[in-house]
Amino acid sequence: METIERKPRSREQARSGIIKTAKAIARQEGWQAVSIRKIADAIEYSAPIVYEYFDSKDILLDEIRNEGFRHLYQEYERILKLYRDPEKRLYEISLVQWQFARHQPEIYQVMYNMDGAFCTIPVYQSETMQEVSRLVREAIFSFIPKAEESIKRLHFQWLAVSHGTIMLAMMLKDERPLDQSEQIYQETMRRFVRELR
Amino acid sequence: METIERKPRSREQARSGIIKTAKAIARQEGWQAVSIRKIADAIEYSAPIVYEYFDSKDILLDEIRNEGFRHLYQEYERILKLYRDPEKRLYEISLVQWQFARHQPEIYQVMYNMDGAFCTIPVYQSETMQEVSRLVREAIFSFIPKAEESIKRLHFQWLAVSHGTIMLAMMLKDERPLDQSEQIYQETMRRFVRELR
DNA sequence: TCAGACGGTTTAACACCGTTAACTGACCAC
DNA sequence: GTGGTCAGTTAACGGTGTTAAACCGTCTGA
Repeated sequence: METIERKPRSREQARSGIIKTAKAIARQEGWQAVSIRKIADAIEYSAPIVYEYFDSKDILLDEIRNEGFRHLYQEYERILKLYRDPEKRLYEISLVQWQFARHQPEIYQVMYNMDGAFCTIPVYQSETMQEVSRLVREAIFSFIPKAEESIKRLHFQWLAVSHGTIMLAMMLKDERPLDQSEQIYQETMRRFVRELR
Repeated sequence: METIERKPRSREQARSGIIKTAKAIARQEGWQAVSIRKIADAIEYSAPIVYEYFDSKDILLDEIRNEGFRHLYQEYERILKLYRDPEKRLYEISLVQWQFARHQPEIYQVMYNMDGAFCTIPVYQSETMQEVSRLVREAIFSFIPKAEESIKRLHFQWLAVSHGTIMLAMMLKDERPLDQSEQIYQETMRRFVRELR
């Protein structure tokens, strides 16, 4: 771990420095290697300082998770503005989900408690996660306007298929190259979207 | 934790006592609460004794995982003997997967590193897991005889949909009752199987 | 100038973790 | 009796999340 910043100026900078460091360690060594002391070392402080910014490790993880959902929200919003065709919309949203998991695996892992990342705060209690869900449900609704419960079911199925495939692809990435899994993912999501018609 | 057995007779009994205890703690308090010392306390031994039977916690988890896959293998085999219709076969296998996750969640969790369970040994290196995969691929092959790679892809998709739905159902079980999710699961798997035709 | 307060930071500690080395005590063969 | 083996223990190492106590420099009021 290199020094992210020796002695940060503002409080906000220190906060984001901690987050940045946690993600960097997770990316290189896996979430199970992320410890408060290691983070503190990297930002050149002692461990208790971290608790000035985050009440617990759990809350730090939750923050990173929410950061991930906020990022996803913005990306989804961009897609919804870009395309009008509902089929295209949902498919592109699916692709964004893949790209996100691929390029920022350490965030994706903590969002869904994968690969040693473990945040005890239930993900469905996250405000940002709910907002992302709402956005996807709107996209589905604009596709097939049904009752709320039906939309919820479809959203559940979409997330199960999308996240299920991503998770399995990550799990078997040493067995089956990710580029190959991506092809399967695209095919799967294309079919899912098509069958909504 | 109650005493499983005070002073076991055979070596094999002690071994399975450790496994049984680990699962019991996991079921009640979650995998993140399972520690070598806690297991040792429950079987009324000191911690190092556990290492007489398992070289590491990782290997203990791997053993439980393999036990799960062996159980699944037997269930799948039973289904294959029971039914001849390929469509029925794959659907019933899917249902078994759900039932297993539902009734033995602590084993299912360790098989796929969910909910705080974390075994660093890659699951795809497990002999038993490969055998289960082979069985399911055979079931798919008897359905649509294609080239090996195609079958592998279909198996990948089947596992992604099945496990993805199960995992999401478990994740959201406080939001959406499992009985309700089971309905969605059945519908999803029925459709998956139907579309193989 | 000195006392005191305060904010930022560190040290030390607690109770836990996985893991291993060293030790203890009972039994058995010679 | 003496030596050896074996089951089981205690104690320790380095790590974890977390918190209380202490430290230390600066700034303020008298």
